[in-house]
Amino acid sequence: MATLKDVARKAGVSEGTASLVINGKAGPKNTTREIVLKAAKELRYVPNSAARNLARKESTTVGLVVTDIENPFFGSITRYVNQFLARKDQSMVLSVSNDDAKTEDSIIRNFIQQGVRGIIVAPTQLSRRNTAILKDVHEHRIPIVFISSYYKDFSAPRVLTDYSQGSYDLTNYLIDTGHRDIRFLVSHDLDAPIARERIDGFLRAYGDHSAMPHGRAIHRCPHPDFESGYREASRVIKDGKPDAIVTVNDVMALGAKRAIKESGLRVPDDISVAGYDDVVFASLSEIPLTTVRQNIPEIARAAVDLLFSPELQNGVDVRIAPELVVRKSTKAKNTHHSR
Amino acid sequence: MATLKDVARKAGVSEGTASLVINGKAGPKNTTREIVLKAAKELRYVPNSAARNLARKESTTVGLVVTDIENPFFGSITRYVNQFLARKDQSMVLSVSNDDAKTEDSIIRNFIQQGVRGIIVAPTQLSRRNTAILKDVHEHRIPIVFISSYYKDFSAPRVLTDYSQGSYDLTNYLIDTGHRDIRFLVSHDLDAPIARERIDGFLRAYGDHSAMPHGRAIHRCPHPDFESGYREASRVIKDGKPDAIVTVNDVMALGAKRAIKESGLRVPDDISVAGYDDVVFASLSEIPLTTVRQNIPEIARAAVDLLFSPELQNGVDVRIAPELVVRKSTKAKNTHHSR
DNA sequence: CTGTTAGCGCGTTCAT
DNA sequence: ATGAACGCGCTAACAG
Repeated sequence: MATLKDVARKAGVSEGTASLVINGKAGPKNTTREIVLKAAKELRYVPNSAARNLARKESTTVGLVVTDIENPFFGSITRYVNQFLARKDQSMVLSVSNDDAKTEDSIIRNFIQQGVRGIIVAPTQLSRRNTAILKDVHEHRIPIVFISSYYKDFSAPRVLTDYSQGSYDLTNYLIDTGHRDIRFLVSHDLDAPIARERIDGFLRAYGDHSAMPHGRAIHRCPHPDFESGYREASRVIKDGKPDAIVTVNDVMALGAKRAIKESGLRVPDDISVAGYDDVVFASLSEIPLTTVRQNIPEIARAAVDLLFSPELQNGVDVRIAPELVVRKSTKAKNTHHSR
Repeated sequence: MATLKDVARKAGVSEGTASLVINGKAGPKNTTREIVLKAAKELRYVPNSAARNLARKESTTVGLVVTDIENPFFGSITRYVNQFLARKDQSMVLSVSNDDAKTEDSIIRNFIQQGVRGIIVAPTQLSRRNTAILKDVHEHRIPIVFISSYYKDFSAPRVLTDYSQGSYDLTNYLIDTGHRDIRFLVSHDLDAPIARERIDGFLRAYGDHSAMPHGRAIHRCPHPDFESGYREASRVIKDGKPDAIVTVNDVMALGAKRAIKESGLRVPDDISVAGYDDVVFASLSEIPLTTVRQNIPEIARAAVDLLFSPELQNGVDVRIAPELVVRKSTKAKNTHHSR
């Protein structure tokens, strides 16, 4: 572990000039520049970033928090955030919160202690929570941006898919293809963006068709996961046969598919199913899933850009357009449906 | 951004004692301890870890490299590595290599420059490669451990599933249930652990049954992904109808399932299919996949333990037991099979 | 028990 | 164009 001093000594120059050439700054003439570089290479010199950060009073790592890294959606988010960060010579420290607010708190606390240059957080599926730690982040002047969701009682830049639009497009398509009784399986907290905005789009589509959704079209699930999708769909089916079941994400949709199949009904012939996200395995299953694709690379790019944007406003709300992806899990229904 | 000096001044003590109480070290008596803690809280003091690392000459972050974070297998690895690292108060910087050796090199280079305390790498699917960067890691005295695979020409501790055993168990089960012509779809580099060890188990099972595999039972695929699984399986089917197709991971198995279905044959009635890993969606699809589960939490735990083990030997090769998971994609076959 | 001092490795003024 | 000196925030060794 050679130090800058070693390099300087070996090159026969002072630490100061050695520092200049190592950082490629103007000043030293080419001849000495070569000498220093040669010495550095021979000594296998690698700058100590702790010392560098301390002296420069800046850091080159940003923190990313996600709720569930085993979900390919967040895997994809992570991949692209990492990629765009790398282009700015920034490292990425990752921590997973398991969708728990307390854990999220302590992760963020660690981030600010580590002196990260910025924080990107995909928050828990709650609409609001204790924001003390987030205020700490502000006080420490460290930029933060939310992706995929946000807290209603804390103002910070965020980049999300236009969830409402996505649900609108999907619902529109379903109504146009003869579906009338469409059930929507959402998360528990109806005020969380993952639910609220999607429900808005859902209802808007019905409104535009001068139609009314089923009286109990919105079904809340304890968690937005496979198990919940399976259970709630089972319950729905037991009480009747809707034209379609749509969910707030793809894994829930897979759960619904399973429930329908086990009940003896078929997808899409008896009941159409659609999800949200377009995670990899959505297209891989035997009955490829109709879904709403989120443009993850764009989301990641916008988030990183926002983090490094100096005129980063508190109220920025970037929306990325979704894309309806029609596959095999939905199918046109006759209009004379059962009621 | 209050500093230790500020806290000391406000508490009316020296920097030295302030440091002691902040770090919970013995010395200061309880009364002064409280005073300092109170001052720290009021100033919202947060230690600067760059300065701390510099002074202590140590770091509290370890680097993790994976090839593909969108694959739930690595998502799971990441989750548990992060979890076990957190218990040791270590942060995790993550980078994804996209299964490219050059990228992997530069990631590791960044890690050593960052002064990480250790490195865990899930390497590319190659059996060997230029190991210069890995030697640099050794020279910098930073511990490194490989998971899920390794390079044959570089000696370092590693923790892997007992791949051979897993394939052996699976093949055994298939032969016992009447399968004779089993095809094995593997990666391109037959010497890579992902292929070599699994093939060994495959052949060993045949040997123990005094049986012979099909003359061209081993099929190499350009990449171990869905597309390759699909294509190679299609080719296999066109040349005849084997009893089963097994692959080195689950996504390839899904590709094979798709190919079989498109050819008009049925899984498992006509051809059994089995994968490896037991990623989440393996059990979620309409025909739940028979597979070999890797004990990921154990792998992660062993890897970080190894990283922090002082007597970490160069040749350590930790093997975690796999578990055969029989589901619906395999089914007993009649022994009078077609040839 | 507590204060003082000397670095950790590097960036950055200032002179020269 | 280059060198000397100081400081970043904190820890550690030594006095007292």
